[in-house]
Amino acid sequence: MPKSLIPFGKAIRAQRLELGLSQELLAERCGFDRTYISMLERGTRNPSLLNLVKLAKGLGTSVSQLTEVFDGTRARR
Amino acid sequence: MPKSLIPFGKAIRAQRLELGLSQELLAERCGFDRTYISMLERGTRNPSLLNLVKLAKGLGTSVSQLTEVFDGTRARR
DNA sequence: GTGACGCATTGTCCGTAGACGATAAGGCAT
DNA sequence: ATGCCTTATCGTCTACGGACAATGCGTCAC
Repeated sequence: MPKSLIPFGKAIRAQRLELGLSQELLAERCGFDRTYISMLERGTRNPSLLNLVKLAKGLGTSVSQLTEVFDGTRARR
Repeated sequence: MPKSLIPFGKAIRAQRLELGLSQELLAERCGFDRTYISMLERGTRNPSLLNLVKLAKGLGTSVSQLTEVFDGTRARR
């Protein structure tokens, strides 16, 4: 569980709180389980591309904006 | 195997060809198997976020640029 | 012809993504 | 104190991601 996912999770949480949503509400907006959102925000899950799309939609943003956290970040070698 | 992955695969292929790389070369630059690149370009695989990071690195681009294909695209409902 | 490329495609394998249920614990009211 | 809301965390289960070896096909060059 590489820690590169942790700043990503924090970004998700920040976006969610900015919308005033609970994890559960966000989960149903995305079609996810609430525990899955919890894991994403803590960086313990490595989501698939299609789930990133759903997540971005649920957060009212774009995939490329969600993944901005990784730009300039060297991939794990 | 939703077809939303197909334009994404085409974008990968376009990026790879622009660099003059073979699937095999790109694969080893990313630490992937060659068949995996083949599947990605044909849209038959749904890559994880961490693999997107590796892929972007191998293609010399950013994750958010790779995922631009999905921007403005309504997620599957 | 027989090589060497590049790519597609299949099948098998293992690990994990992701759904779901349950439990626990925090805060914040009343 | 008793609720309710939110989150974390655990265990189990199935489905799929991703590695790897193998096969086939087309296209070049020799």
